[in-house]
Amino acid sequence: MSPTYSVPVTSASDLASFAALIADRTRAAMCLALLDGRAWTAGELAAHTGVAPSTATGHLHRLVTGGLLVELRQGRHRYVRLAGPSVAQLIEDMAGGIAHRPAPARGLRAVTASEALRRGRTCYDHLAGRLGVAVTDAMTRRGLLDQAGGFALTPDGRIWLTAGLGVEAERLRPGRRALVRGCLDWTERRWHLAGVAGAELCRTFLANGWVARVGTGRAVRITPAGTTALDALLDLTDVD
Amino acid sequence: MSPTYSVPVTSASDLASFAALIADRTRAAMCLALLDGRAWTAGELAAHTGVAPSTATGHLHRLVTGGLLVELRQGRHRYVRLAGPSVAQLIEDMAGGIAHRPAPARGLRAVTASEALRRGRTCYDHLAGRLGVAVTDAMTRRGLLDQAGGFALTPDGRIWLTAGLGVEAERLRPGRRALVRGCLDWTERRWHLAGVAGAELCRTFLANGWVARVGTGRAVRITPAGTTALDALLDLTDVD
DNA sequence: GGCTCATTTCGGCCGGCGCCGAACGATCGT
DNA sequence: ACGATCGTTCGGCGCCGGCCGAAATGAGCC
Repeated sequence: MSPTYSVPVTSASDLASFAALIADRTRAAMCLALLDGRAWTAGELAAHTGVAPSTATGHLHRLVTGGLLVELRQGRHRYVRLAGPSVAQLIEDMAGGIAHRPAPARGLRAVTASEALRRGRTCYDHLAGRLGVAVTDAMTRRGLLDQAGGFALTPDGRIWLTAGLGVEAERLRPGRRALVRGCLDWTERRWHLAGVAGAELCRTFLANGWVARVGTGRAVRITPAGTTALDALLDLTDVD
Repeated sequence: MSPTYSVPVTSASDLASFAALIADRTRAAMCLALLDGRAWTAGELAAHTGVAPSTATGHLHRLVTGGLLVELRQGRHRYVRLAGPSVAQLIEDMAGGIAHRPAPARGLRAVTASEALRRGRTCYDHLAGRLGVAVTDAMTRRGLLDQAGGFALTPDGRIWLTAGLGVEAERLRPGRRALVRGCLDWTERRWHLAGVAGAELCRTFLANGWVARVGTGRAVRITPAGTTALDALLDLTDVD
């Protein structure tokens, strides 16, 4: 069967040594920082976690060897990023707690869009925060997404993504990664769209200039162009 | 929002200390053993993991305090089991490696049912092994399950579960737990049905005497009654 | 070449924790 | 009431591994 698993865990000791990668405060902080989906240098991570550069080196070595991170050397810098969406997903699952799929669409009562969109950010490669939740909810209201019993893309949703948003149909074929997947944002305590569709949506929003990154972190803000686009595509009015 | 998360993790040290619960060979072995969904006594787990009873006591205390396990004291016995399906799911995710949703239904080519059903077992609260995979595949072939881009129950599938199998419709309402969910069995390297529907299906099969537990472990075998039932319900013929 | 800066390697320190055995407590069966 | 069984508490041992600082490496930049 396909390639080989990045982290093929079967025995108890394999499972233990895998968990041990996260079971350190400093390494956990590194993983959480890397959830922004971008590549950090070793020095940045050392400063961010408050340890000496030499200590960070050791941690990064373990994380790369363990398959959680991949590295990219450029000149005198060593960039690391999460090895892939599935790693990000797993860390999210662990960080978000044990609760999978809580009360899904219940109480989906519309918060006003202006309030809902005020704080947005990216979560690995998809939209999160109030923005992510608002978009997810709007898609559900429009019948593009089905939240009853796990996330699923409706036929209308597929059309909306391709014809409406311009996502290539090829990218929405089933593959290693789930087409749609819920991701629990633990600041909002609400589900938002992840998976391939979530990533494509985020990519498109950024590419079209509908949302723009704020500063160097994970935060994003909605642009004027984004306001009109969201209105046209999702009836999300009264946007901040 | 609802109760409170069993393991509300937000900071790096919370994440680390949570992962540390699994990051020990003995505790990992305990969790894997408990994946059968049943309650074990402290002594059984001590013997199974090969440590002294006193050592097992310490580990179990940590796992219970950490929210991974719940305990049930009966007389001089202390039974522990996984705290819930979401805990089981998370351990599965970690144990199965990082790869979520690999090539889903691809190569769903029918292995003969007799071969497919030879080795069955339960995985927490649903069917796994060749039996679980065979049932999942058969359901997919019949259009009861949609494996394109994540698992989803089709309208036909819902009817099949309720009218055909006698599962109460009430139980299939969206709740905290996903209605359907794929679970990767790492011996078969194939996806099989988990989530509420998977648990209900397994429960019904056991209740109807279609499968029976073998010995004291996770293994199950199909009964003669099960053979006819699977033929009638899923066209799964040539059963072992 | 010489300087700077990001990163790495090496030693050594120290705390945490997994392990056991022995003694104690609690419960069941007779 | 009595031994047998299951579980827990307590001390003590030993090792793994995270931390740092100092020195070494290697890539850019004059």
